[in-house]
Amino acid sequence: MNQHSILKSTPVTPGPKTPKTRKGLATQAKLLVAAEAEFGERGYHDGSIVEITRRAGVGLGTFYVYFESKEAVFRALVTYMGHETRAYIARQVEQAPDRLSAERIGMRAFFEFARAHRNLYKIVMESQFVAEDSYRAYYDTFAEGYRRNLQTAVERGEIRPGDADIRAWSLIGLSVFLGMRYAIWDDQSDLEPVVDAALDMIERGLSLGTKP
Amino acid sequence: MNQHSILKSTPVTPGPKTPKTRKGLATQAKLLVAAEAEFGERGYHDGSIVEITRRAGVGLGTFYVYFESKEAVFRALVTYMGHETRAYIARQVEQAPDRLSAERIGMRAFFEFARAHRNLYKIVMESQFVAEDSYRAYYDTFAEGYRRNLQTAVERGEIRPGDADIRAWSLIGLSVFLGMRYAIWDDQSDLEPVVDAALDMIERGLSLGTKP
Amino acid sequence: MNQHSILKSTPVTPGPKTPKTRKGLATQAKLLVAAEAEFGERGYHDGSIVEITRRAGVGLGTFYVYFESKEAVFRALVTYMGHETRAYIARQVEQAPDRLSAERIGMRAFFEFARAHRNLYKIVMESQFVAEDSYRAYYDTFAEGYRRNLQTAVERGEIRPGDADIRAWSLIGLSVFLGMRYAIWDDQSDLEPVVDAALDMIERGLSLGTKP
Amino acid sequence: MNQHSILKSTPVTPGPKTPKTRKGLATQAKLLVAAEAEFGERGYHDGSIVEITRRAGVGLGTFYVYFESKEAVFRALVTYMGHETRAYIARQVEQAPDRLSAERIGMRAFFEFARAHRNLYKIVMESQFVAEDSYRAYYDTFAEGYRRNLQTAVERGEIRPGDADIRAWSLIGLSVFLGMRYAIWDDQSDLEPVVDAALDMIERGLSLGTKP
DNA sequence: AATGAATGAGGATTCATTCAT
DNA sequence: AATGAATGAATCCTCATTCAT
Repeated sequence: MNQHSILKSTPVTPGPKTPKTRKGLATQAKLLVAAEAEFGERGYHDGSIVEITRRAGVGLGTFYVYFESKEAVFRALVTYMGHETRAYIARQVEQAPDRLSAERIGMRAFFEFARAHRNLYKIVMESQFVAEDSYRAYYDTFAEGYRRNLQTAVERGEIRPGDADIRAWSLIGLSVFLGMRYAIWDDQSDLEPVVDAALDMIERGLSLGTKP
Repeated sequence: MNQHSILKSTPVTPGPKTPKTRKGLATQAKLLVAAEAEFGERGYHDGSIVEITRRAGVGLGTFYVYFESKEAVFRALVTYMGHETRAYIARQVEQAPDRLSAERIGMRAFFEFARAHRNLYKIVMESQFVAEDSYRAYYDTFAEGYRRNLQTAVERGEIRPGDADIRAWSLIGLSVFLGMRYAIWDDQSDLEPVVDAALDMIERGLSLGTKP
Repeated sequence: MNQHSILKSTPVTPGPKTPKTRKGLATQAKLLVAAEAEFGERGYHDGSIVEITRRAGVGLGTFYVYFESKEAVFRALVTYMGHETRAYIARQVEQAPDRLSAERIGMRAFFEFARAHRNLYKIVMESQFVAEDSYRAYYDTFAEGYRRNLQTAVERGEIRPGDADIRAWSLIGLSVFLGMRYAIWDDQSDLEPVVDAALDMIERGLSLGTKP
Repeated sequence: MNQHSILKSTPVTPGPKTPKTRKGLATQAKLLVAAEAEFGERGYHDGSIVEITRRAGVGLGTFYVYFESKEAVFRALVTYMGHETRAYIARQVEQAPDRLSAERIGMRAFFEFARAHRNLYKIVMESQFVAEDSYRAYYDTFAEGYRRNLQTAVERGEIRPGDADIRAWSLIGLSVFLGMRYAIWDDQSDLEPVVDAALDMIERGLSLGTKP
């Protein structure tokens, strides 16, 4: 509610019905923001178009000037959120000296982002039941990037060899659940210890070190 | 579709309205099986009560003899599935000599179970949007058991010390996503390499070992 | 409004959703009668389902227990009306000694029927724009019967040879338009002179007879 | 689709809002042509104004510069079509030596015209449910002309005496249905045999001739 | 003259739930 | 215990029309 929408400051994804004027573009953006809030708070099925338009401060019919259907906004939202999440994390990770540092920074960034955009979290999860292809695309894209990074790290000798794909999905799942548990459900807790503990495991695993 | 329901052979969860006769119990069980299939295939919102009764081969009104509401069956299903999943895994893991072996066997068991009961997977995930408390309870219970096991293992010196809770949620998330990706989406793939790769990471992490 | 519905006394066409009880059958019949009135008075597009159920004295939802959709009742209505119209005319014509007498009796019967069931007239005409196949079927069936009768009459030497199909469609068109003009638009006029004049033309044509 | 619109080359009916410039007149004409196509193909209710403007290649708002409402274009179309149809037939019939020849030529002309302008056919029929007065006016005008011709023919002793009005409506109905059946539905069939058979009946009726 | 953004009344349809039998 | 007829709240979506530019 009082969270900053991830959409406010950014130009809007074109969506199916492209507006022809500057004003139209603004209206579409307002609707997308409203939809994010509505679906985030009430979920897809309980969320209603009238309420979206009320939030956006426009007439009901206006919605259909900019989106084909309820599902269409939802999909647009998921796609858009994928872009934003990846972009945010990428920006944070940019300067990381190596893969393991990148993992740490990336996870921290992900948690921050998730906590700052709860609605996003819910919407992406729910997309699994509303627009499965969008959901898969969301994580496939994520995993693909991850995979490439791990691959490169292996090649550079930064980490041990191993199937990059499986590792990527593992790390995504791990982050998603930790995020859900500690960033969303426990919305006050300090996330740093979580990152530390997770990274410890990611880096060294559970086995007893072969200490000297 | 041609999968064995996890419900068929087992006595039915008492649900809100307890049947008094043997026949009543059987009818309730049929309804639960039907609900699992219906919700699994069509999802909670698209799934319909009439269809559940049709699948169960009973009249529409009969449903309300055994369940308070649509949500009630759904909850009953989630709860029941929690029991079954944990029971199955526990049975498999029983003989494991140590924690890391237990992890391996447990993950394998989880994948098998998930693949054999896809509907379960979907239903549990969707419960997040239908009955959030059931969803949380499902994973909380899971995590609690996990936590205890990890705790014990640390105490026994089988694994390195570390926050058992965070580790538990990490491992759950990791398993859930790997299960989704390799057991559900890729429904033909061999799961053994996935277990191997995942366990390798869980055991030793990503860092370059200081091998001799 | 105050006209006798053609449906009241007759068992109802099964329609897509067959009721299972006697009571259900009665409700379906009430709905069909109500639909006839509603569509007849307001036309297909302005006619509304709520209004149909109001007329039938049942709840809105009840409509969908017995009919798939608005279009479905409409189709059922057209089909049913075809049966009724043909049955009525056939009954009147039964005793006619020859084809030309049959034509006269049939046309008279048709006019009477049309005037007694204005709604029918409108509904059948409108079906052309709502369910074209029903419309075609309506007239095709009519024409087919007509064609056979004319054919037989030719074979018996009762009338001059000539293409039975074209004649059938001619006579149908002629009757439909005369019915519209004199039985429906002019709802008070005496129809006998119309029948006479039309039959005179059908029997002898326009040419000057080679009378003595 | 690939038929020549009956509107293209002719000055446009004044319609409710008369354009003042040459350019305006052209735009209005484009809209009328587009409306003919749209209503002809999709029918009045499914036809939409946006689509009409799209076909006409103008902006949505432009429509309301030239027509009061959806119904207004439709009426304009019906009226206009009445003029055109009658004009076309009149032109063909002009040289006919007597009434019966005129009938033959007129019917042939009507069929040709109908086949060349299917949309017209549909639109006129549908006007019955959209603008009943336009529909009645259409046929009343037609019938009135017909009536006069038949009257004159009787007076001239070209045909047998008989009620001209009833005959007029009979012949219209007959032509309309034959046109529908053979010129529109069967859009490939040769129309000459139809004209022949119909005229045979119109001229000589069905009775056995009292040949010498 | 031309445009397209904005609007909201209106209606079909769905389906969980109740209840009399 | 079992049934299925009846219900109406709830919502998505369409599209003719208006109007500021």
